[in-house]
Amino acid sequence: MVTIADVAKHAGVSPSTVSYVLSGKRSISEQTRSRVEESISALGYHPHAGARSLASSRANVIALVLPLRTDMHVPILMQFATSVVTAAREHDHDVLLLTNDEGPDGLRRVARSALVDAVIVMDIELNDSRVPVLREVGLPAVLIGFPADPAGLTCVDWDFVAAAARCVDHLADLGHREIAFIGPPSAVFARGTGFAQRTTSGFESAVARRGVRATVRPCDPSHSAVRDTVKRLFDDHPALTGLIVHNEAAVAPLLETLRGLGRHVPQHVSVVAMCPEDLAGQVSPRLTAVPIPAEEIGRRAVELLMGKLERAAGVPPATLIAPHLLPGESTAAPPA
Amino acid sequence: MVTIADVAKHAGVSPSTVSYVLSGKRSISEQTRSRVEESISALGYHPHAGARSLASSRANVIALVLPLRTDMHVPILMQFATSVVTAAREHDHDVLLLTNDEGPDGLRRVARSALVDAVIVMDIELNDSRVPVLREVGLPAVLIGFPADPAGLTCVDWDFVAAAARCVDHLADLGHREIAFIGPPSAVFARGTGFAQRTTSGFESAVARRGVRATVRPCDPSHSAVRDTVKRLFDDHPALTGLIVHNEAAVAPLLETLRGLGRHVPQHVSVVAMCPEDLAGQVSPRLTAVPIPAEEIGRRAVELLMGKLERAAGVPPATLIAPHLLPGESTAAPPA
DNA sequence: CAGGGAAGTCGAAGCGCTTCGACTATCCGG
DNA sequence: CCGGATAGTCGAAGCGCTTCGACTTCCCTG
Repeated sequence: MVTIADVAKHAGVSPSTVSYVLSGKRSISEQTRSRVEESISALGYHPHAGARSLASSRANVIALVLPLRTDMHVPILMQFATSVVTAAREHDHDVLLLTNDEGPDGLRRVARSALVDAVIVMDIELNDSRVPVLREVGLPAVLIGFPADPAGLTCVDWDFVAAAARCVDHLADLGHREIAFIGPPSAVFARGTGFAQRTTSGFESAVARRGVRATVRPCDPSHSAVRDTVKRLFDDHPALTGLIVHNEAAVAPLLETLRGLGRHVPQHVSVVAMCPEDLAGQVSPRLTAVPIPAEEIGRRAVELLMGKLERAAGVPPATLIAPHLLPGESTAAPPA
Repeated sequence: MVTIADVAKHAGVSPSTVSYVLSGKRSISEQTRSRVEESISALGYHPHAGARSLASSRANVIALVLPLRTDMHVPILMQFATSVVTAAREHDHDVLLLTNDEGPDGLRRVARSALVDAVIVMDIELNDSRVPVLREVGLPAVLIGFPADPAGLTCVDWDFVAAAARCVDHLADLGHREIAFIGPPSAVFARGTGFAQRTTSGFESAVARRGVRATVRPCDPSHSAVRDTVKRLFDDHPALTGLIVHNEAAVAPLLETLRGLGRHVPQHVSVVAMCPEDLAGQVSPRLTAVPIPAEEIGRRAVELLMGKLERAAGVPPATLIAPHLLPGESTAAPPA
């Protein structure tokens, strides 16, 4: 193994000088710096992570806690994870993967053993058991999602309220007067996931503001459940012309059902989806969507975390990522 | 921070004794052991990971390299990842997540910096650029998938040859005489992914063995591509009664297309899927499937890796996970 | 031209742990 | 009753790195 002492010898300087070249914490003459850098690449030197962590009490590793049992759409989870890894690497950090089956103890363990410097916790529930642990161990953390009491925590999430409102506005602007919201399964609401409730409330205040008649329906993603929900919706509300769907798995069955019912999109009924951009593009017709910016949320979470690690102060406690509408071919003015 | 010295003082022993209690590398009297263990939990002691790694040159961390740009089905990837994390934790190891955008250099970095002890590399291509790096740094590794030259490496994968054959046998046993194989997009073949070719060859030797007429078609997962492929298939082969699909994303469009064509499953045509178990169960009718055992592959990969870390020898170079057939409602005898 | 600060470098002291050799006590067979 | 295992414990030497204080130049300012 190549050590810092080997590099120092090779470059004719002391080990501490090599360390300062690497960290930039003291000024180094241009001449020395380049000599050291040459030695480093000549010898293929990589600092020993453990030694570094021991001496500096900084591991340069962050933990990412993924939900295991999840009602979340898996590809979104994956997008989060990869964007977190990519962003972390840009800040010279690595990512340790933690799942929830170790429970809150996993957090305690990695924090106390100094395996990681900080943590990103995904899929925060309103009453999340991991939050007290976070406060207890004092580990710098960024939460994706908001718990019931976010005091003292740093949270980031998509602005679900604004996203739902954006969907309503789009349909109302086109002239729709009666619309419906097809949401996640009722289990998601029951579990106390904040985003589902925020989406619903965003939807409801927007329809009130726009004076549009509206219905909200939770929906299981199975083909038959979607078919039942949609049929019932049209039976109860014959004047319905606009649908907002916030349930990735229900998107394809929904379109198929509408096709089966002979209701053409967008001629008879308009559909707006809150779903990943690629899903919206894959189906036919291409959906008008307010896409969930998983990549941006992951990146922002990392940046907030790096801010906490470096400056400790001045990091905003709440960050809401603004939604935007991606026009597709699934929305149009309602039939006259 | 609580150190081993604190624990030692609290228990009235030397630090080395505490270390031996923890590692079990020397015998300790029952009395001393329990006193030390009490002190550990009383103080909430967790060994410092960096110090441990420095002193023992074992980080107790393994790296998991996920494909970034991937034609793989994302939920499967996720199942792999979580099963790797779970299995690793059972062996007292953590998992560092690496994506491919850092390229082979990422492997070199984590190996040389002793950040990880070993690595699991997923989605191995026939001519994978990461394989030479693995050989170069001498990092214990388990590959999921097989490169063209697996000499000296430890690989594990599903037995795609047997899986395809199992599908053929099932249809042939039911009496089907003309079947077709709907595979991944041709891009996957072009990329040199071993599993696609092994599946095809498993299919072809099985149909030869069973004397069944057969066609192989790669297929993009888009709705229209599936429709075109299926239509063409039936035009060219009017006697076709059995379909094997090895393309997760194409499953739903395929069923919808068949429904659209008025070909009932399984009365007119039988369908067998090589796909995750949950996907097979979600669609209607429930598919007869040869499910990809992602969880088992991940677990086996970890176990092989632990074997290499502990014993260094006696680890089998190639492990093939046997397929099994999961009966559903999508297969039956062909129409008379 | 003296004095002070900045720039550049070094030596040494740890960071918290593992592990090796050494030491004592105990027990066994001849 | 003695020599030699065996069990149980300790002290000390690092593992490779960062960082602090100290030292030497050199340059600028009054």
